[in-house]
Amino acid sequence: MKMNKRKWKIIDAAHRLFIEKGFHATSIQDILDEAEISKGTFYNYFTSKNECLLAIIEYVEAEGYQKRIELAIGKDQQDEEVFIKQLAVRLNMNKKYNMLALFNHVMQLDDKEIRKYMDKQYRAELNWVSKRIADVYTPGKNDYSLDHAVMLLGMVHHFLHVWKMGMEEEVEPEKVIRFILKRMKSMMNDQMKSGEKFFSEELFSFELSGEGRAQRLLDSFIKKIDYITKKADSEQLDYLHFLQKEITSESPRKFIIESMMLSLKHVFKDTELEYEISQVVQLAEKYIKCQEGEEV
Amino acid sequence: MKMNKRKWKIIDAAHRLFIEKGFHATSIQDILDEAEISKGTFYNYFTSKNECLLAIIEYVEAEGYQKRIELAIGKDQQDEEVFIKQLAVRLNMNKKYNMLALFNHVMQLDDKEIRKYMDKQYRAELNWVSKRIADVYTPGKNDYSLDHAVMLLGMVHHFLHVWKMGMEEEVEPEKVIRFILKRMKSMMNDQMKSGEKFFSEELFSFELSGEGRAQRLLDSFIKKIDYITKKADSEQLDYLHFLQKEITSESPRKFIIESMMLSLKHVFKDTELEYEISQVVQLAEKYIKCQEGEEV
DNA sequence: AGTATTTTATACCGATAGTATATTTTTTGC
DNA sequence: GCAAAAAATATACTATCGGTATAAAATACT
Repeated sequence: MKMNKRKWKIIDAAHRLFIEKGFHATSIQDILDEAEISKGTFYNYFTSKNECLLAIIEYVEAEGYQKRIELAIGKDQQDEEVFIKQLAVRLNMNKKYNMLALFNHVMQLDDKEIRKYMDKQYRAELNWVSKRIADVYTPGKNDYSLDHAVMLLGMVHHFLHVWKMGMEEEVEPEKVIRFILKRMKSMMNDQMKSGEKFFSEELFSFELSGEGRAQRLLDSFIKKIDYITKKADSEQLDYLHFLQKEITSESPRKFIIESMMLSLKHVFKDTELEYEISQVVQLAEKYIKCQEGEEV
Repeated sequence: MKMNKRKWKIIDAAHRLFIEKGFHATSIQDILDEAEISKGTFYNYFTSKNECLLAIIEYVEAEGYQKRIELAIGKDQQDEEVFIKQLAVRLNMNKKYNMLALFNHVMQLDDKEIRKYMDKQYRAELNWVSKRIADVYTPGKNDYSLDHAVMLLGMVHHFLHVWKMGMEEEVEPEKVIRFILKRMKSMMNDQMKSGEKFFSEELFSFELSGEGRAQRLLDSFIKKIDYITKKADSEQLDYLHFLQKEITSESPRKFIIESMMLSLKHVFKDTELEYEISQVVQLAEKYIKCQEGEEV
């Protein structure tokens, strides 16, 4: 993950300072000193301090997303060990990058954009956990999986919080996850016997399918592509234009897009735009899945 | 709850603004305009914006504390209905005063004092829930009750969050609590059979007993009394001094202190200091319990 | 009525986020 | 290798905010 050298330097410095001193206690000047850059440079890469914070969070999210995909490669969908490791990924990222401290700062921001982003992220996580619970524990059915996902995340988060608050030992997310999953098994059986359901699984389904989501994904995609095309060279531009044309066509062909994404990753490998490309690829993947869901 | 008229006006205005615009987006000037007071007056009652926020939170907490005590009067310790209603109290308060929004703002504060206060509050809630779970579901034993308390709070909080995020209907904490408690029963049975325990019940016990807690309670108590004595009349002063003398004596007599507290509540009824007195009474009650625990 | 306290109005300080710009440095294209 | 273009720097500036200080006016107390 190369990104722009200076941009990375800023993000890295800001990240350290935000965790060490807190978001509000860190002034722009602090960041400039720590990153050894000038004010102009900072505002060349970010339009505000908030956007800088958001960039940090986005980076960590993206890294976690990739790791989860890697963990699933070649493995059975029902494999509980994979699920545990995948769950742990995000929590470990939080630990590694001390994100909890940052999230708390984010939460307080009055910035609507960031709030919306965080909400969206939580919804996505819920949907993912929900789907994976159904995969592993109740294949073929997902009647209760939203309930279970909320329970799982709620318990795990609070367990980690209490652990951090009360014990000296370093937090071990996997240990917590294993313990909670054991508890959940008896609970899931019992609930299915009783037939009680709290949240209907369609609650957030508009996030998983539907025109709204597809349109939003497409918007983000086009926006990102626009940004990248400004900085890409001619060879790269060919790929980008072709991809853009295919994905916005009447009936985009999945195999072509998947091929293009592989090529894109390759062409942008070790360039400053590598990070941006990984985001575009994610968007395209999600868009395809979304469209597939509609056609079924 | 009368409090000082102007102080109340400020707290009320600030509360509305914090929820509406967010803590950081609300300037002192906004509060002054909304409450129709001058800057001098504001800083006469609060030393900072943070302290003003803390006052709002403290007020809500105190109200919840009182309501929980009232709910328990004359009822059986094992009564599940009482427990449910008591749990709902705090969540309803959060809803009523829109505290979740505030908590998020608080979380971001770099102010160490407020963070410490919020942490303490969470610990206290955990201890309370833990004790009550043992009361109701496993009388005489509390081996697993800390685990269970963390699970319960974790699930309930996330359920409420998801409900708020995803549905139009107004949130009903009691409904959530009942659903979660049902789920927990099968889980608790299962866990006790397996014998697995995550957190030891002594994790936060230093909060429930020990010299440290007693000393801290006493400190807070004396500080509050000092503050009140400055504004009390001579009759009230007699009570206060007597209480202070008794509680700091070598072996404070419980029945005397309890009697004094009843008198205090009566003497300060409908005065500006009523709110402060209720806090003192709380502190005294906790201190007595703490001392009793040591003598056993 | 006269004293003490509270409230107001207002000016001020230091720090901050963000803007603007002229100058220097680095990168890029040929 | 050199000139044009882009990026980075240094610096000065604006507006806002939290908080302090103080003198004058309003209110409360006895």
